[in-house]
Amino acid sequence: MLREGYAAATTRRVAAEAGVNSALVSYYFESIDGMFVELFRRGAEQSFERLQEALSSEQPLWAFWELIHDQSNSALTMEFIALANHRKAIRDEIAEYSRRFRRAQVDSLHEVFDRYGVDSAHWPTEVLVVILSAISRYLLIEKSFDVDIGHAETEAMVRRYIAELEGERSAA
Amino acid sequence: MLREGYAAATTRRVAAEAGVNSALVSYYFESIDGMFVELFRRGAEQSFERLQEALSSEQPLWAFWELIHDQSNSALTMEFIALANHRKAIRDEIAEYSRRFRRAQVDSLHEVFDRYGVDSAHWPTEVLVVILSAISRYLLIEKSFDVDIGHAETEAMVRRYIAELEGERSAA
DNA sequence: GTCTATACCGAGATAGAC
DNA sequence: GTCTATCTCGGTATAGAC
Repeated sequence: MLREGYAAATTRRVAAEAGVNSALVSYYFESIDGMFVELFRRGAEQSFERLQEALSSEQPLWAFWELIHDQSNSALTMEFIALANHRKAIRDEIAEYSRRFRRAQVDSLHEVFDRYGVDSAHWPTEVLVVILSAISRYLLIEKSFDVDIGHAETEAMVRRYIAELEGERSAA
Repeated sequence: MLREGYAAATTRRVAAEAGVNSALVSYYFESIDGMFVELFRRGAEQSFERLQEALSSEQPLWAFWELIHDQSNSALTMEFIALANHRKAIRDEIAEYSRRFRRAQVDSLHEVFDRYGVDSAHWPTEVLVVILSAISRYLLIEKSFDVDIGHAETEAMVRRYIAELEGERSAA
């Protein structure tokens, strides 16, 4: 999926890479979409754990930003979004996880922003989480196309904002 | 492409919908990727004209926001991004247009923000353009998955920001 | 549980008649 | 310029032997 796109992840090729017969894909996953759903679930569970870790770390804002702004996560996510566009089973799966992620993010960061003295009347946690997620995702997409006008300045601005609230990033 | 995704736009089906033989796709576009490139170009040219109009209108910020936050544009764009992910010819085409769009946006809006008294040292035009684009795109993607946590508040915030600079949107 | 064999389909592309 | 005919490939899926 990463190297050649989801369309290249066919029963035959997946089986070949696993060193196994292609009939087994049907045997274990029922259909190729079933395989994609399983794959997504496994990745999403892992991501969710990483999210929990980040949100409960010493510098949750920094950790959150670094997590969502990680290229290696994002490429597969994009692939799944593309795949999901026209396949209901996968779409529903992604939608459910997205809501779960957003809720966890908002719940955790609500307290964090509160502690940092952010006025939640003017800057609701939902809005801040959406904006940070949006910026991160958008920059990563553009970067994958070698388009980067305004990227450095935007990333600097985000980091400055986080640093104002949470202080400089301490060594990992 | 819109209804079933780019993968459904095959030589045979495109020809069938045009009421024509599938061999003609090769004849006119050389290959299926050639067809996608042509299609993208035609749409991009149109979009660029609309962008120019928006940026030179009475309320450029409002017009810009409404243009990029239009669902009907975005769906096809997403389809092309997915398609481009692993096809170099299309990728390069999109990348070039993206830069051209970004440059036009920044050039026009630089003067606009200046006129509105925005301090460009703190808020470079590039950053504002990237952030607005990011928010718009991200919300549209999520909406297509029926995920909308925090959307209303975020859109309200954007509109409030634009209204502060440019006044309420006047009747079209 | 894993394989072979195979059915069935439709993709992209091209040669060549008209 | 458009068609028919056809090639070649590889996709998903299933039946049934082992």
